[in-house]
Amino acid sequence: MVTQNPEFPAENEIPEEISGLRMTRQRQEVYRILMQERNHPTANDVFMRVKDRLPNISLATVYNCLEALVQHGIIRQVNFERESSRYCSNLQEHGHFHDQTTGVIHDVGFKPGINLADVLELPPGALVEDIEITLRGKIAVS
Amino acid sequence: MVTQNPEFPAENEIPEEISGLRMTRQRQEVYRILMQERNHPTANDVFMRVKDRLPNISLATVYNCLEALVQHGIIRQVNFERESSRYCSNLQEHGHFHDQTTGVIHDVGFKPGINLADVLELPPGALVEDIEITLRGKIAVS
DNA sequence: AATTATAATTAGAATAATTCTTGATATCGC
DNA sequence: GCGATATCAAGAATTATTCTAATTATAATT
Repeated sequence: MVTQNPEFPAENEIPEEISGLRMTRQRQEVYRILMQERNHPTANDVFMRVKDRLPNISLATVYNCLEALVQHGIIRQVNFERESSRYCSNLQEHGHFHDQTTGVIHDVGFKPGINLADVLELPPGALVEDIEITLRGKIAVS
Repeated sequence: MVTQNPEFPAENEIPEEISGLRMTRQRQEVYRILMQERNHPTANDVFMRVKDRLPNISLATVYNCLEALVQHGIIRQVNFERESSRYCSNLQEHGHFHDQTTGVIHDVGFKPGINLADVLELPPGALVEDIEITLRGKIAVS
């Protein structure tokens, strides 16, 4: 019996369908890569990585897969300035800290019990459906 | 004596130089438009608007001016998803609420006394230099 | 005030990320 | 298995933005 790392699901652990989206081979592989690569890869990063397993896949298909996964709430699309979009399988509500010296992107969670309306002067009647928090800066060497 | 609306500075009120940036005619006009149009125009919006006063200006120059103004901290560049960048003369620290029904972008200030570190689980040693908060949603009709 | 140096502007070409189009394949429901 | 529908692949098209090279304007120096 082989022990499996739950972070990296094997082929057969990715279901045929997720929240109404047919999980084709291409979508499975794209999704798998996002589960493994937690460093917010771009569409092109995913493309290069997925070619190992699906040598005939096209970049357009990677874009299609990513879009389908985003649309079905299976992954998140993250934008930093005008750079290429990045993709993220962490569905917890979180922001991103972009370390400008290393280029590394860290996920940043909310402290428990925080309510946006306590922090921001929202326009009256605002119903927030989606939040995007991006921080840029450096990490002090200890 | 003519009374002036302080929100809309007249030509002679825009100085020759702002924080080390030579305020050329083109930069002045671009800046003036951003002071007037508080609805976060794109580079192209600014371009079309500025042509009234400077018919020979080119889009490249508008981009150059906007970049120079951003670099000198005179205006802010704001990105929504992968849409065209928008520009903003509100230098107060603030986020944006994007009303998805009307398309209107509302500035969203922080409530007084709020400290980011109280709200987010920042990585240890993080020195935040810049914050970007974007909210998307609807405004309930009262 | 003329001369040189530096910076800004212009027009259009180039770039890069993404989307679109079209035809080919695969999959689903019957 | 067969038609309907969805997905995929390849490359063309699009769009925002940047770059290039030539021109013009401004500043600094004589």
